[in-house]
Amino acid sequence: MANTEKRATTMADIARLAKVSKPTVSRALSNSPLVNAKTRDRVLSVAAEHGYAVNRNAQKLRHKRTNTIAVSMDFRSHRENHISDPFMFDLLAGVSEALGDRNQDLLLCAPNHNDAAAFRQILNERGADGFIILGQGHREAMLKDFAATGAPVVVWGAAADDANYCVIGSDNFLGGQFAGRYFLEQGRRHLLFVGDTSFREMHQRREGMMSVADETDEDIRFDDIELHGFGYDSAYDAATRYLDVIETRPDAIFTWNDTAAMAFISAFRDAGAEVPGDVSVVGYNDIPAAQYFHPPLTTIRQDTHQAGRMLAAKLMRIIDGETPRSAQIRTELIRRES
Amino acid sequence: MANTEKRATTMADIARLAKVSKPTVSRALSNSPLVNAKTRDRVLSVAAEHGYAVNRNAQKLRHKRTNTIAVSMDFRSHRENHISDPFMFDLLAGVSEALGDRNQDLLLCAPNHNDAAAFRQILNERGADGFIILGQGHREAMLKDFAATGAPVVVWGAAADDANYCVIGSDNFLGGQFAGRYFLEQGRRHLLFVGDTSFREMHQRREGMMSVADETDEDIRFDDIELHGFGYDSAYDAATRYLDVIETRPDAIFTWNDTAAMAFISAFRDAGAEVPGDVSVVGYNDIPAAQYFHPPLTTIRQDTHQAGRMLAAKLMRIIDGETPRSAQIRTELIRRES
DNA sequence: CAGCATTTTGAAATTGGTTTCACTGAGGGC
DNA sequence: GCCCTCAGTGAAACCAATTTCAAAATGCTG
Repeated sequence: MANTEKRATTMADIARLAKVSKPTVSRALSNSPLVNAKTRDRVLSVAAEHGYAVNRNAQKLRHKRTNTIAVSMDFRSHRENHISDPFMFDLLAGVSEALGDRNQDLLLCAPNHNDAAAFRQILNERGADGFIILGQGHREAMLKDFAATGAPVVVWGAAADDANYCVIGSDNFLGGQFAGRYFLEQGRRHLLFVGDTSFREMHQRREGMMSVADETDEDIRFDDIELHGFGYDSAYDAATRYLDVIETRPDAIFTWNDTAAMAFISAFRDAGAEVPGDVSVVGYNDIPAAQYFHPPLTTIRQDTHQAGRMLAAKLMRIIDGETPRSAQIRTELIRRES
Repeated sequence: MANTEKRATTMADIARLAKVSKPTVSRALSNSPLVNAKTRDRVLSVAAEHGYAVNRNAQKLRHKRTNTIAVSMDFRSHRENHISDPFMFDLLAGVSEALGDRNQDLLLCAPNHNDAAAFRQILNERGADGFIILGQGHREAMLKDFAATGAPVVVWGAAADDANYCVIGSDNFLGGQFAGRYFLEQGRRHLLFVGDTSFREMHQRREGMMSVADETDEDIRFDDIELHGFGYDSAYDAATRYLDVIETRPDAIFTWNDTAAMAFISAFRDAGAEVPGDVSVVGYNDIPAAQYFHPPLTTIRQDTHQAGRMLAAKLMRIIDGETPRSAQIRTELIRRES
């Protein structure tokens, strides 16, 4: 009834109806002390009666703050690479919640081009206050350029020592240590890391695992598989190729994510190895499928709630002109049966 | 250099620098034929040189079209219910791609209140042209109210006969038929449906499965488990409680999603039943984990690309004043080993 | 009741674009 | 040389809010 699709009611309409001026309506709606309480109540009731809602575009235009945060997520590469790990989506959920709590709009972007100019343009055009980038990937140089333009940006990933932007990520080194100690505890001596260490996160995880060699007198052997490709199938293939080549099998495997862990368990089992009898396996992320895999997967869990909150909080501080430090979120070993 | 965070360059700046007026810049940027080619090129080069990007908020304010689509996704209930099925996220990816291709901004919303007024307010305030709602749930009445306000809206779910809004969904009935026929083909006679049929989608899936009884002369027995809760654990619990109570076990199980299928397989196996020897199981959605579960899961796949495109396309038509019909996307039986 | 401070209000300017409309000047026909 | 057309351009209005600033209304003091 109130708005018959004809034209949205504007502040001027409310002003006319409440027999006041536009500024008074504006002040009443924003609870300004400059307006008389009785006037404010009248205006508010008229506004409510007509189902009035401010036009945020006009508001954003006038204010310099837009209360909109752009979030970039590379759906396309997820699909093309058949990434089956839902961790990134959990992260998005965490960010969505955190931004919602802070009353920020979330503009979801899937950039077509991976250069700083394209990101800058999104920020300028869409009029977002800042950018949350989920997944650093191999884009460190680009992100450096982007941050150098003064864009408020926070990245999920792993921080380089010379990063000029704020990075939030898992404590990858500690995660690797958890895996390494878990193996040592069970008397394992031949540890295999599976992942693409050209990604900083993966590199840190491997370093963490290898660091536990210092904590024992035993001789520990370390192997690597440089995994390219992200899906279950490419991990399974890598595992079978590896099994064909090696002479002695590892007795412990730490993979960069849970999907790869499952693929390796399957491949090793198909090759006659028992898990966890012959070989122990630790994944990363604790995706839902991990707990009902056979055997239930031992893995490293990250707190995506905390991650979302931290990404949002740091970005807000950057927008306010501060320069918060990069940080890592809680990381935890989930002991199951692999 | 160009923008030193001092103040974004505006169209007026470009106009001054290119020694033309604002309208000419505006026309040059939108490739209007009303501007001389030489002038246009000059303006464009000046704009490029200064890294100018239009302020979309100002643009949206002036145009009545905002080129922004609000997408609602209930992350909160996903988390609270420990929903481990990534299908909804695939759907979001599909929608994101489709909207990106159409040059629409995607505003991701997680509404706190589930009433039509709250949705209407999001639309008015955020200045979105329309709403894509992922997951109808039990909100049919609310959505009816919302659509009745004239809001352009498209819903992922299952259409009621009297729905006044456009619904895109899986062909649930056909999916159910696929499952039913798969069971019959294998000589199964005692079919169990697992799902919460208070959701229209689930109800249709069960109806589809039961409809195949007409296609055979054999006597088919149908059972139901009214599953409440969405996660793996609640499905596993429901399965064990069911196994405790029944006297004869079903030889075929059709579950509303893959996660529940895996839970039922585990529970039945833990109770001594072989899959697929004693009991055949069909899931729904074909999540990535389905193919590397043991045994690999037979399931119903939906085309999320197509779903995203269709949601976007129908919404555009609604915004343009048409009233497209509800529709169902392709559905396919993926035969694996369960 | 004048004089002054304080509260409350509204006219007008502002935000960064787009659109309308009127104007200029070049080119063509007679 | 005159009139007409039309491509090209810019001044001003407009979109829906907020903010500035000045004025009006009110309250208070002496």
